[in-house]
Amino acid sequence: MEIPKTYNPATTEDKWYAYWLENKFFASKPDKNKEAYTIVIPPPNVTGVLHMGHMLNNTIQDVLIRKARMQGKNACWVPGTDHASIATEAKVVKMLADKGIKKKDLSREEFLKYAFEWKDKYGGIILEQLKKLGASCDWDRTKFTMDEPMSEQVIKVFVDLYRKGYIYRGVRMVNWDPQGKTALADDEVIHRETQSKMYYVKYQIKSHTNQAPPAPKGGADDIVSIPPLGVRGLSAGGLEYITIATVRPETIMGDTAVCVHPDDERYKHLVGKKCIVPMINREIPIIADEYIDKDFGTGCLKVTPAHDINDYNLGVKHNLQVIDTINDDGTMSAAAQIFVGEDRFVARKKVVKLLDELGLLVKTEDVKNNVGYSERTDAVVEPKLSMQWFVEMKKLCEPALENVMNDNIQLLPPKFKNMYRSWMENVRDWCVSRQLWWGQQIPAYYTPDGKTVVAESKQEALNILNSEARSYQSPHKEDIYTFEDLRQDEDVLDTWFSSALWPISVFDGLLDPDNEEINYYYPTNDLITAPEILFFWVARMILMGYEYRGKQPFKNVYLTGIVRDKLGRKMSKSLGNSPDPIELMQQYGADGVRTGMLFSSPAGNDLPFDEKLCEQGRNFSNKVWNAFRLIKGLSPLTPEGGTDVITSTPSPLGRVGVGLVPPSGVRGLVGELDQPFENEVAVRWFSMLLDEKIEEIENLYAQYRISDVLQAIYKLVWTDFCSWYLECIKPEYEKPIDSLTYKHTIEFFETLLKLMHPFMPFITEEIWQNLATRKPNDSICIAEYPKFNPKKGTALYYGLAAPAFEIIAQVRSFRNSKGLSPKETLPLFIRHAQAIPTHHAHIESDLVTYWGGIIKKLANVELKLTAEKVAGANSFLVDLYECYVILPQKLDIAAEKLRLETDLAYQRGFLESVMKKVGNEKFMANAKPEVRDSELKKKADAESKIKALEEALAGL
RNA sequence: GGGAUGUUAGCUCAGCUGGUUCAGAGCAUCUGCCUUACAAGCAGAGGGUCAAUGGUUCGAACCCAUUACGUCCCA
Repeated sequence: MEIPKTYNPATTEDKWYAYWLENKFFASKPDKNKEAYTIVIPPPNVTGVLHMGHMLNNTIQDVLIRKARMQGKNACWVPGTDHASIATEAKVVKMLADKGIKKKDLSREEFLKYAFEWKDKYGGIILEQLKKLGASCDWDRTKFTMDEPMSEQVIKVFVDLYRKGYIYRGVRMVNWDPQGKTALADDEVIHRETQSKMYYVKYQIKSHTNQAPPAPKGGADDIVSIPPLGVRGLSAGGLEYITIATVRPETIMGDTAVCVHPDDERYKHLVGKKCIVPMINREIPIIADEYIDKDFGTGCLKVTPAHDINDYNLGVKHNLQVIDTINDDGTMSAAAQIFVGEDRFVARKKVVKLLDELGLLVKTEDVKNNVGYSERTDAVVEPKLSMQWFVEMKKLCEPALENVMNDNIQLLPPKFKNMYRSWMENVRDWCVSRQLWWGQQIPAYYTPDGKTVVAESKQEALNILNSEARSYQSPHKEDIYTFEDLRQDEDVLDTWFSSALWPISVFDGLLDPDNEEINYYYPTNDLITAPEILFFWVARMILMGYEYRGKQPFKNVYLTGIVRDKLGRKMSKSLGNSPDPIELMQQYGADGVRTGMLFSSPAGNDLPFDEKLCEQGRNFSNKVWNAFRLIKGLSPLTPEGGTDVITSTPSPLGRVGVGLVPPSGVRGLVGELDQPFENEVAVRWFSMLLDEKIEEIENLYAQYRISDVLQAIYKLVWTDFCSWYLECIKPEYEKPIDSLTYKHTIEFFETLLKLMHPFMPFITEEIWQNLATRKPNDSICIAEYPKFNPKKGTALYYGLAAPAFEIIAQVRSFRNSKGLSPKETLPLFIRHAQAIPTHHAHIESDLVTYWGGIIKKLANVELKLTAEKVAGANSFLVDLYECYVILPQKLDIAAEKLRLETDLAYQRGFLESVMKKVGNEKFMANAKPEVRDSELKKKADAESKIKALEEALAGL
């Protein structure tokens, strides 16, 4: 049967993935005799579909885990998904809305039922897509952050942290997302420079103090309503005004002071007086504080403690009233008195119009300012005071900071340490409550008489309350509180709170902290994630890791870059600039896309993605495929010997790749050939090269230079193996190959396949299965990864490979430039340029002895040694070998002269630069001896070359 | 505004503790080839004042300073 000329991934990928799963190659169980190598997946959102970022991230994880598995480690890659409370709840709400169902008409239980249905339907998509990529996860371990045992662990930790005093409830200014109707953590707010308007508004100064309207008392809910005055009267002449500048005029109704700098001469006289809030005519004090920037705006700040964090702090300092004029949904509240129920942005327009009508709007200016947007809903974030749960971070962060700074946990690349430190040193308490239903409901219970209990269950809460009550009131033996009395906090926990436990909770390390799995797999080895969530997620995992295991959750954090399009924009759904990964894999094969992603993505660098990279990956697959075709076609038998390399015997696996069957091997051959010497040289050379490269690749892996590993493999396979080695040993058409070379070639190829496997799992499996007879249920993915053997000293033939190849290339170049066919055999003479010391007497013949056969074959020359210069020939210099090619055309003396002169000029220039050093006393005195010696050698070599070139020129 | 970090071939990037294995790789480009593994290919070739300026040094892509431009983080 024919092997197709091009590799077709479609016919192999699903087949081998199914085979891997059937044989449970990716499954891991604790095994004390084996070293564990563990990765926990950054759990993708259940709402998500696979995007290019996942592709990059998961390919890197798969490369690392597959290599570890082949190296005999107990490789465990734990997959799973994240419940992503805000994003998922938003999707479910929308889905329900499309069905005509409103969330507020549903009970919590009903809503969660819908949400789980939605999750069951769509939540697994992304994991299925990862299988297409070839991800070798242990799928039996798949976790979801809201699975019962996962949630239980979250609750347990919340209660524990509360009891340790790390969790508290308090009124805080939070970032409110009026669309998602929930508080956001600071880092869920994206600040973008936005074109805004600065409004300059006049506030009237109150001239006498006896007519102050009653100041509202208490909280925001009981603001006394003040009817707007006959506003026209205010603009009458003779009144004094103070002008403030604001970008948020709709918050004017919530103002409770105007603040100036104490040293500001313009306003000094006003401090202590009162002014009147426009439109609603409430009196507020004019205060002074050094916080004010005299040069910003008018130097007067309107203070709205309910709607700005800085104003809030001022309010606390000066004991100001707080009036919350905005509802949870972003509309104006009753406390605003005017435009009640209008959206804040509509209200802004109306306020501006009204101010203008009242003659209080002095001017407007265009300004650029930073506006916070919700990461999830993109709504403008509203600073809002509300009751939230917080985690006190300061102390928890200490080990998390220390162990990153001392490299117990290594960030790759390390440049992220700085960023990490500045964040950890200035950490703020973490707001962990979210006003949503999708997530772990906060285990806090409230009694009708205002008590709060945090407990793992309602029953536990009840027990605590009642036993406390009994101890206070000893006569009472019966329970005071009943089940019905307790009301659980409505809010759920921030999703990151559960993600923070991920490396522990996937092994059930919190409910059963001494179980075999957590003890075996934790700490995990490598975490692969994006720098954007270094703080959101990585830092929090680290601090939880130290708090609950006393150890780091992982040893290395590999930070990938952002996948960008050709224009440098981040790939995103909204921009529509991201290719569909599934389509890409159909087009180029999963292996092609995997290699494409990794060709150019050093750790921490962004990946400017171009489909061309996938094309390059696909071409590489094809190259490997064709090497396979060549090797498969090699036969160590003479055709007359009855070669039957390709038969129709069924494979023992019952899954025959492209209808091929492994050859019967090299035993019992008829008509075996002796190994020609040039094949022996090629085999020995490649064998040494392979060892060298395996070592190099191992070193690159150790530094997590994954991109460089791939490039090294690429070059080794394409250039060294295909272009040089295979061309060296390839027999003439339909001629057999000697069995020794054949055997080595198969071995080399197999080693290369193993090196490639972590990057290109599918094609390597397909070829590996067809290259030789395999045991049943065997796979390259569990084959032993190549180890490098220490070198047995430098062999002469090895060092001579480079000049030999250079000579071949030079001859080809001559041929090319003269338009000669490669089929035409040319005479080539080689002579050594230097007067040779006796112990090197054979050096020139060594090159020819070892490599002569190969030079003859690949350059198609008739090779002769010469002691004399060859007149009338084209000459070139490789190292110190003078080579002369005789071409059928007459030598073009002028061109040859020019070429030699150019070369000579370069060599003379080079010699000059070397002489500068050698002739410099300070250099000779200061430079290291090895540097000095190498310079002296360069000098000698250059002199020899110059001499040779001069002679060649003279000979023309 | 403060801090971090970067600028090397048309593109994407290597380049370790300063010294011709220091100016490199892959892709792209150009030239010639449908040569029995591969045109998704083969064989060659041409591309760079290492952002700019100044300094340290016998010697700088590399160390220092300033500037320009870019990216990221924080205010």
